[in-house]
Amino acid sequence: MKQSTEFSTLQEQVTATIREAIFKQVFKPGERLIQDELASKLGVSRMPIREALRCLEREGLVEFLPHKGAQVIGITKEDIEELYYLRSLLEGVTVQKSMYFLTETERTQLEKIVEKMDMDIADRNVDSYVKHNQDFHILLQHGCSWKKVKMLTSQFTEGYPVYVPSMLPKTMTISNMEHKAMLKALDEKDPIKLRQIVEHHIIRTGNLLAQLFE
Amino acid sequence: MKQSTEFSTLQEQVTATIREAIFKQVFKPGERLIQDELASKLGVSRMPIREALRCLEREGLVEFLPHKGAQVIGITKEDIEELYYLRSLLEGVTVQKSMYFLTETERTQLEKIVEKMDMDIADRNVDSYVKHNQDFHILLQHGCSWKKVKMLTSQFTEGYPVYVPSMLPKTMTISNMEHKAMLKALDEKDPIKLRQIVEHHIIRTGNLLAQLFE
DNA sequence: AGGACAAAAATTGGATACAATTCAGAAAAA
DNA sequence: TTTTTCTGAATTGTATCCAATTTTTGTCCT
Repeated sequence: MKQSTEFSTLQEQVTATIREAIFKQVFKPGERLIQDELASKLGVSRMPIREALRCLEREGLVEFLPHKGAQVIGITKEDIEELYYLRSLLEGVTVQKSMYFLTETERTQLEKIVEKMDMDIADRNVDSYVKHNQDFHILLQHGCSWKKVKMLTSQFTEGYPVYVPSMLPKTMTISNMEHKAMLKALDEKDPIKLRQIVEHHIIRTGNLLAQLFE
Repeated sequence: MKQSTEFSTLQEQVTATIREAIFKQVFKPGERLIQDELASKLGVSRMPIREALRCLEREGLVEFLPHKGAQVIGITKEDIEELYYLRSLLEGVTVQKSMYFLTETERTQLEKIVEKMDMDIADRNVDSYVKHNQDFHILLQHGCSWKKVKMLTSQFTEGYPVYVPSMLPKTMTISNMEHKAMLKALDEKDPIKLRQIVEHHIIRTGNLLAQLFE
């Protein structure tokens, strides 16, 4: 496996590689991941493979069975519903706690991102929109000092294919309207309202994804 | 390291051992966990140690820094507050989803556990109470088909010292009264009410623990 | 045929030894 | 005193081996 400057340890590269393979259905749900196979296929030894599988287990992408090794988890419609419901709960409380500690700089930056997303919609640039959308959500949570909940949220967003081909132009418009509603709640210094909008925003996205899932 | 029938792999034993050592402050917050040291101390090789540390990382007890290894995470008062708030959210939604799928057998079993806890209170048997309390909470969640949220909840309860010397007799009495209120909500088939009671129950416990924490 | 059961192969869990890499601090040079 | 270099400790990764367990295969019996 070639060295890259992006990851500081081989294990991280291996993790990223296997994760992508799972997303791209190279490894199908239920399939067993044989350590020796992966090791020789990626040209590394079994040690980084095993650590990588442990990391993927934490992300919920694989499952370890004692003496049987790692298996790819299948994602069902119910999993999507659960995932987005949990994300709405977690991200909701995060932004509520974050609000009061957001600086004025961050406020104006959030507005800029929303404007950029409006441009992305006009340009039909889905990739750029998704990227800006992530930036927006992360920045909105920046004021929250709780670490565990932020870690969980980021795991949920990283650990699953956010970039499914679902972000249609119409969806993006509604989505960005909700982003603007969040900024309004921020102006009004109403953390409960902010939380509710965020919760609804995420659940709505989840339902959309779940619908698409069959 | 002696073999035990409780764990099917050595890695699980090692995980449990290190976890307990962290709880008992044998390894203090911020302390680096040197793999070779642990390996020779426990009489095992590095491989199960590293996997164990990955598991503990997932539980939030240690932190990995690239090329620096694992460090014990320090637990602050704010961490306790966060932990129990999140647990209340997660366990709340779990029991709400669980309720309708609980069998009559499980209902009566829950009642029995509550009775046992009443006896534990009378006997001043804290250890037995804590055990029964865990059983109660797990059983109450049994009907929920969502897996991830249950995994998270169990991680939160396992990953932190539930058995701190805080379960005083008076606390236990209040706690078990709330358990009875949960059964009542179950009788009334009111999932929202059940959820609220559970949420309040956990947050109250968390506040108690947080108070004790300095 | 078709199922139960035992042998064989594959795979994981784990041990050991060794090489490579990184990081931090001490020592040496400017 | 400041900068550079060296060095040692620790992590990270490789290669190889072994035991225990699971899965597969193949055979035997009804």
